[in-house]
Order: sequence, then structure tokens, then C-alpha cells
Amino acid sequence: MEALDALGDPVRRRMVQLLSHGASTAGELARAVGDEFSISQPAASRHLRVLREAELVTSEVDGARRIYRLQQAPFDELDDWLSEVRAFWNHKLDALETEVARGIRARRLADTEKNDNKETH
Amino acid sequence: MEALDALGDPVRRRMVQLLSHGASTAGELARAVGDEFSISQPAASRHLRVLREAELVTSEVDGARRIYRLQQAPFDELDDWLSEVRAFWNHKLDALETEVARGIRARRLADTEKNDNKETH
DNA sequence: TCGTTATTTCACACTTGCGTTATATAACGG
DNA sequence: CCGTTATATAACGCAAGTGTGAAATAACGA
Repeated sequence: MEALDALGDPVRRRMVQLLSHGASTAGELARAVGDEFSISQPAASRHLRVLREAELVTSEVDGARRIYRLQQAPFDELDDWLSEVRAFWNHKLDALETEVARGIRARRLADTEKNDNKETH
Repeated sequence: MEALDALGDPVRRRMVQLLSHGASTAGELARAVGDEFSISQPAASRHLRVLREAELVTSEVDGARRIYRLQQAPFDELDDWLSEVRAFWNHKLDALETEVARGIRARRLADTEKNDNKETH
């Protein structure tokens, strides 16, 4: 799931989203994200490079411009990964509860939420 | 899709995957990823914090230990995002091709793949 | 109550990533 | 050919992320 590495950035996610509506040129993409995120053309170009290297997109030369297109495979993989992860919600009970259930449940209600919030913040 | 920010790290992805098999304690998770990625327990704890703050997991106090659990909502959102992106493969033609198709198609075959590889590397 | 176990936080070093401006390429339209 | 347009790369600064060891907390078990 190296695809997720590349998607860990809002600019690139936006580019992917834009590309999901159809192929686009580097320039169009750069202008779009440039407006939305206030970044320069070279910055956008760099993001495109990351997407290319992660093989989430391909670029095709058309004269002086490059046409970018989403690539299917990595998104299929991502979907598989997600499905695998999400599959567990079909279980009613999970591993740890089964193993060490005794002793845990008793103390739960008291300290759960508030403690969690305190330590997170 | 801030969830994707947190998932842009292999250690955290592994943790999520482990948690998808059922709840687990900070210690168990730390040992698991510690072995696989050779990182210390505090490092693992920090990753758990990121997951917590992204609300991909919740932690529950159980005496001296913390039980971590996957949270459903963010994964549902991720799934929605992915579906939206993937939806475009149902189209046969995309925006740019429709607009500027003339002149593009002609040159395609020649320089596509090799140019792309050269510039990517 | 004390040593141990579980986990987080702190302080800090180091690496990585992202943005910028300037510059290099290359194709276009006259 | 030349100026313009489209993109990518280079060089560099800065902020963010990640790792480490040490220390703070807190519950546990005897």
C-alpha cells in the first residue's frame, strides 16, 4: 500500500480527485491546486512527480504539455486493503476481549472516555 | 479525508491492520511493530497517538494498560472517498480527451511510455 | 509499601518533505 | 529563427515528522 504514502497529502489527494473526472494536463492541475492551496507551479509539478513515482498516475507527452491520467491498479489495491481492514466489523467480538475479557469489562465504564480525552489533548 | 494523513506511514498502517483483527493493548502493538520495523516502544506510542488524534482508533484504560480499538467511521469515509474516485473508470471517455482530442491522439503512440519513464527517473 | 510493569511525555537530534525562486528544456506559433 | 508557453529540475531554507533515551505516571502484585 505504498499508494497511501502518496495520498498522505491534501494537494495530491485533490489532484487525484480532479483526475478522477478525467485526464488533465500538468498546467491545468497546477492552476487548480495553485488556486486552492496557493502553491507555485513547480510545487505542483513536484506533487505530480510523487504521484507518478507512486504509479497512481501516468503522464503522456503531447507536444509541449503532459497529460496526466489516473491509474486503476493502485486504487484497486487500496480498495482491497480497505476491505480487509473493514471486514472486522462483521465480527461481534474481537480477539483481545475473548482472551482477557475477565477483569477488563468490570473496570471499563468508569475510566474510558474521560481518560482518553485527557491524554489525547 | 484527514484519515489518509495518518495512514501515510507504514508503521501506522500495520497497526491498523493488526487492530483489524481485534482490539489490542499498546504494549502488544508496540512489540509487534517494534519487531517488524525496529523502533522503540516510545516511538510506537507516538504512532498510536497520531492514530488516536486522527480518531482512527480509541484507547480505553484497563488498569495499567490501554486497549486500542479501530474506529469505524473514518474507514467508512475513506471508502466513500475511494468509491468516488474509482467511479470514473465507468466512463469511457474523459474530459480532456473530449475537449482537445484533435491533435493529441495522433502523437500518442510514439512518445508515451519511454518519455514517461525517462522523466520519472 | 516497594519493586515491577505498562505507557506516555519530554527534550533533543536527524531526516524528510514541501515551498520558493531561478533556470533548463522543449515544442509552438508566427 | 524568435519570443512565448508548458513543464520539469536545481539549489536551498524551513517546518514537520520520526526516532532515541530518560523520566514521569499510574496501577499491580506480593
